[in-house]
Amino acid sequence: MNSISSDVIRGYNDTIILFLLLQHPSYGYEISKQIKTLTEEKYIIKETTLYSAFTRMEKNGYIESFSSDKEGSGKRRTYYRITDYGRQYYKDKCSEWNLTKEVIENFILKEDNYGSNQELS
Amino acid sequence: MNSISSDVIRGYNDTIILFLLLQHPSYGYEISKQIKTLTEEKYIIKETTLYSAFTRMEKNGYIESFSSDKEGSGKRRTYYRITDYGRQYYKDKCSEWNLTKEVIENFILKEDNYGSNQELS
DNA sequence: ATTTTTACTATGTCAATCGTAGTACGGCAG
DNA sequence: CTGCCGTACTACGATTGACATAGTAAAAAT
Repeated sequence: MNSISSDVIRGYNDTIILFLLLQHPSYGYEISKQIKTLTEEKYIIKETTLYSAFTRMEKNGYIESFSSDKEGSGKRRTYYRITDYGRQYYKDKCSEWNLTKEVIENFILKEDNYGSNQELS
Repeated sequence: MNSISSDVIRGYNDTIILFLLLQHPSYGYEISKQIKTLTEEKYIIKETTLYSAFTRMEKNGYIESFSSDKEGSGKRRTYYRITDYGRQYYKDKCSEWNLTKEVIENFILKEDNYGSNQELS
């Protein structure tokens, strides 16, 4: 178990993607690379997960898509930009994260504490 | 969105339950109450979630069940105790949690930072 | 005596992730 | 100029954990 199981991140992939779209509009491949580098390869999102997140979030109104039709460079891509509603959702998820962290940490022992169980009411 | 969405906790219900079984063997109703009080009602586990977690974890060998057949008090209950394998699993999940926390926090902005986006490589 | 709390079981649905596969274009090396 | 690697996706089905709903039944409280 050296890398992160996906069930853990489940429910936060959307937040991760939205965070990156908050900087500037982007597309699948770039987002995927950014997650990889930002987490120092600790988390590598699966392509299918990523693209289905895009679809879901567009349907929910968190993001909007547009096509790159610049004649200049490379392949045609589908870009996404975050909406105001998406920005709000992102903020809510951040608050939720702080609450969740608090809750879960009630049940996590640090290495040091293994064996010395604390009081329970 | 005043309480915790369950998708967040998904994958950590087992860990939460195992933490409580680490103290002493217990059963559904008690576990459920303890989660409620320990989190100050911020998280209330659904009964179906709890009992299906028991079933799954027993199948996986993290816990063992036994019946209360004391003549003394109350209704007959199904108790669960954590196994050595369960203890190991719990420890692994704690490490995983610390890693996950690290990863996710790369993508969470504090209230203060909204608007002032940081540099991305 | 009846309601509430305790202590579950059964069944089926839903949603997010993931495995596998396949398509197709662009750029570069040989 | 050709084949291969990297880019940029789409399609489809399986799996899993959480949850809604419903029901059972004994014990404790009123």
